[in-house]
Amino acid sequence: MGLRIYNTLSGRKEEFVPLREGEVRLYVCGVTVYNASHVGHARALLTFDVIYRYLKFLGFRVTFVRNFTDVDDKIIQRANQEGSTAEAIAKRYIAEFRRDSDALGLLSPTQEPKATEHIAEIISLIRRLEEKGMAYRVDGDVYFPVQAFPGYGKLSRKRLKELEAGARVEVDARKRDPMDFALWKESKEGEPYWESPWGRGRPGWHIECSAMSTKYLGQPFDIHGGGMDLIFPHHENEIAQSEAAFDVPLARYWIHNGFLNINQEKMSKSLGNVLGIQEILEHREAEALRHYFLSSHYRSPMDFSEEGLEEAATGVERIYETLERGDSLTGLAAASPERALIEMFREEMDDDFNTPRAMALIFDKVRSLNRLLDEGKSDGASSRVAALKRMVEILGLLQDEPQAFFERKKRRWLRLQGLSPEVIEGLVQKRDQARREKRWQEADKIRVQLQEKGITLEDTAGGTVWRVR
RNA sequence: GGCGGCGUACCCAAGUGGUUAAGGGAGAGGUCUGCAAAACCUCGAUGCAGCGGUUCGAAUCCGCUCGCCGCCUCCA
Repeated sequence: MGLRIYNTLSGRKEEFVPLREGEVRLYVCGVTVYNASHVGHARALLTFDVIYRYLKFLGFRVTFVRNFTDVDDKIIQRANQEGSTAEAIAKRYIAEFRRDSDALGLLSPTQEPKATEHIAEIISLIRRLEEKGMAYRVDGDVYFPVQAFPGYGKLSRKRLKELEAGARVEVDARKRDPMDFALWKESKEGEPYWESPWGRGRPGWHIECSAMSTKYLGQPFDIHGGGMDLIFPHHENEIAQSEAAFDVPLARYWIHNGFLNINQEKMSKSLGNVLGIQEILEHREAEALRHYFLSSHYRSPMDFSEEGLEEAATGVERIYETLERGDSLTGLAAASPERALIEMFREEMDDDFNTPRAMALIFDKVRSLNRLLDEGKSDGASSRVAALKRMVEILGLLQDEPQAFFERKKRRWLRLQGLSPEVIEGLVQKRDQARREKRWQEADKIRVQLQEKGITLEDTAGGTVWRVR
């Protein structure tokens, strides 16, 4: 059985069949660049990074598009606060985003289009809607009439009447229906604008994704993704616009990742618990964060905690230590991965990207490989090491060779503690000397001293190695 | 009010009808070690919020109860 994906549109797991054989077209809603990215973004980003990697592993030629929303109310507001321009704000946070995604070890999408670079496409899409009677003007604004689109609510399973009953937003009397949303907004004094058939203005939030996904992927395309919160209204509105314009479905499968809370609370500015990606990566390996997210299913809501992240870090190190042992015993000679193991991995991942099960399998194999290595049976080990590496790699957890991973970790720890490797090495040698002379008390004293600095010693057959815990 | 989700061992977390309920972390005991560390071995829920029901058989399906949460408004 092949890949099965939970489709928000149907509410069920469905067999994945690409629209064009051997090819997958994937669109994921990116970020609005008005602020630094936080852990919640990281979860969404990592979810789709793993999906992207896995689809590629399956042999699909994947076109992955993830946009930047670089013009909207929040960006403009921020610019006004800082006496800057929307353009400058967007530019700054796009640069920060790129730094974060590199630090997280994300693969680059095929395309990263920006809304402001697709104004022509947006305008022509709105005109098309106008021609079909699926847009109406109110002064300099253009709205989409939701009542005119029969399928409105099909993604979020909402009925218009119920939405309106629950609507607590102020009703704009100029709109035909309170749920109608802006395709184009007239710009006010001091706001960025583009010339258009409706005067000077800027695009509404939803239309950019419709315009850009169609441009780069066509319509329909295979998979549209994003955070759970985007189901309504963003994705619902995208569907309405795009399908009203072209009379074919927008996307075949809709994938949404679950939300992340922090210490049981929703992340929000007012609670002051917004945790930036950079804050975490300052003291943790990106692989730890990735493993943390991978240890629960992408659709489950998750609660972020420092303890949880620490546990995940421990797990990642366990994997890397095993791989390091594997390398040293079998050499780096590339054996072909043991097929049966890859098959097992594939079965787990094929079930709606079940990464918790995939991780369970990996830990199972880590244990059995360690046993094999303990017994000194290196003959059958190399293909297992290779398989383990492959699995970990597909999940994006193996970003470096194991040795490089530990070096990176050591360097950062020493920097944060203000220690130099020379001092550590000196103490290790001093202890070795004491050990050779069987002055155990002195040796143990040094070890305790190092332990207090967060450094653990391992006396192995090949000499003493030190690790950062 | 409408729609949806969740409650599995000390903690995290898979599993949605059928062998002994994955895996990780923490913990306990052991092997190894001068002692450690790492690794390995062993142990750990007779039970899956509670109560009923369906079934030859349920954590898994149905009903009720309790508790928690999300969305319906910008939000990954």
